[in-house]
Amino acid sequence: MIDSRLHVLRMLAAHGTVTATAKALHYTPSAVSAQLRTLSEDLGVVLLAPAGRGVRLTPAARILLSHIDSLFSDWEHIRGLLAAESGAYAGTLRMCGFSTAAAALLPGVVTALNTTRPELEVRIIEADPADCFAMLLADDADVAVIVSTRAAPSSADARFETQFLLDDPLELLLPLGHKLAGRTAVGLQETADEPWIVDRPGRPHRQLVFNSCAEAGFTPRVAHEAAEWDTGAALVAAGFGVCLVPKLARIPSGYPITRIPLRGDPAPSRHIRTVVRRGSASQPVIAEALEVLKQIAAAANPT
Amino acid sequence: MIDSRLHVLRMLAAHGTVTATAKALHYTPSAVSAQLRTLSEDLGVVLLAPAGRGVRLTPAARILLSHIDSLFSDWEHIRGLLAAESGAYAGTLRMCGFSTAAAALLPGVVTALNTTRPELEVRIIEADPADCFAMLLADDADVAVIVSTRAAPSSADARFETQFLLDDPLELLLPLGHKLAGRTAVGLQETADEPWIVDRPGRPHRQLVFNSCAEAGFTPRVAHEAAEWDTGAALVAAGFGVCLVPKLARIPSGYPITRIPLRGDPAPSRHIRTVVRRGSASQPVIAEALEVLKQIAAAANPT
DNA sequence: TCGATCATGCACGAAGGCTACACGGTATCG
DNA sequence: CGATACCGTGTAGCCTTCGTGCATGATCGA
Repeated sequence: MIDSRLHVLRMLAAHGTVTATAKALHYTPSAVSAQLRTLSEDLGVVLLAPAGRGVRLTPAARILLSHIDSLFSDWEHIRGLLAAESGAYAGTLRMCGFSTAAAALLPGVVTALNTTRPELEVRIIEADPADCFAMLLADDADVAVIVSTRAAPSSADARFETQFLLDDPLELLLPLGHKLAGRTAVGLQETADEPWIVDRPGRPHRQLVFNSCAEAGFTPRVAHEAAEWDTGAALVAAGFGVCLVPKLARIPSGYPITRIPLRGDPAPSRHIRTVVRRGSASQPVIAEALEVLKQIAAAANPT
Repeated sequence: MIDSRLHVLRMLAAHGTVTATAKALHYTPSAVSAQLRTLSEDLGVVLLAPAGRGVRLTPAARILLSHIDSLFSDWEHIRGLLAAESGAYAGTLRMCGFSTAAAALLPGVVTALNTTRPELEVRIIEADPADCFAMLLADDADVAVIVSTRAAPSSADARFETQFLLDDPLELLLPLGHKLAGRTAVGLQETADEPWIVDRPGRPHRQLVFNSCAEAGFTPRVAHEAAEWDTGAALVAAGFGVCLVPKLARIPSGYPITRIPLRGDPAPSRHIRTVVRRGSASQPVIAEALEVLKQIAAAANPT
């Protein structure tokens, strides 16, 4: 209901280039370019300036952007009030989350909502946290479950509303014959000399492991890089090193490995949060999904 | 930039019928009907219900209406910030006001702005207060000068922003030979037995005269009805009665009549106010017009 | 220097929106 | 109680709008 061209501008600010914005919105670059041009003309303000082979937002565009977020969130809120009044529980709810969430938390929400709200169609979309934010903005998803990181624009962003869901403690993955394999709990600093298997550079889980180790007073020596828990488990089983896996993550059985909880106060863990578009929590469907999600998180709480 | 269908709904709430809304928006009833239908479908909410040969707003529509005013005013505000940043003093400014204002106040604004802002085109539109509000809503005007009455939706309306401009004291119009004609000031109650010439029923000035007389403790005996000051002056000159004219109003010369100020604390007067769309005062053009208007009002202040 | 990437303009086709007209229903007046 | 005027809403047709596909100019990296 808010002029879609304002939304396009917002997406441009988030993605940087016209082409990336077009891809996120399922448009062609021509369409995005044309929309921004007409918007600029209608407003009588120059919004874009060429910068290299891309574009740069003008100060006027920054001013505009700094104010329209509240416009969008207000509208989401109004929509929610309307939906609440008319008791509309029909339609489609789209939930996106990173792999573990999509596997461990979201299915429970789907089954729960399927029984209480049979007319509601609930979809799960597995996506990395960064993609989750983009999907929320693009209205390709309504609820996101993400791992809280410094990179994520989670707190105090006028576009999103985020809520703590649960702490997923990290556990040490060891080969069965390892000297620490028999312990009931391990301090992370005891592994300072181990070779490590971590995620690829730039990926969130690698950040998390490095941060945890830094807090324990050492920098992990990277031996191998694995993107999937399965790969990491195989490398650990082969004796190539150790790695950290969240308790919620399921590891394939059959490997000669063991999972040892970590000591610490607070124990190293990843913080899982829910994210929705600001204002959209007033939609009954979304509110109920968040509620169910909290219950499931509490039930499955591994701490 | 806000979905025009929301504006259509707002106009429907203001005008009551689809046909009147269409006329105000320069549309056909079919267009208005179709817009409201698609809006209702997009929102998944029933907005209208047949009522007699017209329509009635549903509670959901009321809820919607109670919230979108702030949406529109926020957008007006943002537009103003943008215009202020880009220093855009080009374009067209449309000012509407009732007859006296259009004749006594607005021309000064036009000449003043023409010199300070040569690129700005300023238009004057004479319209009754009720039409002024409709024109503001329909974006047929940017600034309105109205007489404050009880009927006008002036104060605390989320759609408008209003500001006191000046008090225009009422004066008694008498034929030259009248017993009160020599006085320098008259109390309104001294005219309780006179035959009166007033505006037609329902018109704002009639309300004003009746209210002033009521405050003075009597109800005027209506002898004749005149819509224009000129007509009233002619009837007074003919000895058919007395009438009240605001000091700002110009009366054609040549009539054997005299104008006597009224005593009283506060002296009977009409309250002239400026009205703009809420949030639009942040547009530099409109802000400057209001400022100039205030100066002109102070200079021409008849009190 | 060559290739890749980015933004933008233009012609074309599709979709949405408004108008004009007709129709069914309802209040008002004689 | 009947005629009339008015209101809202459908439908056909037209026009504007908008997105696509392709081509062009410009810029950065190798």
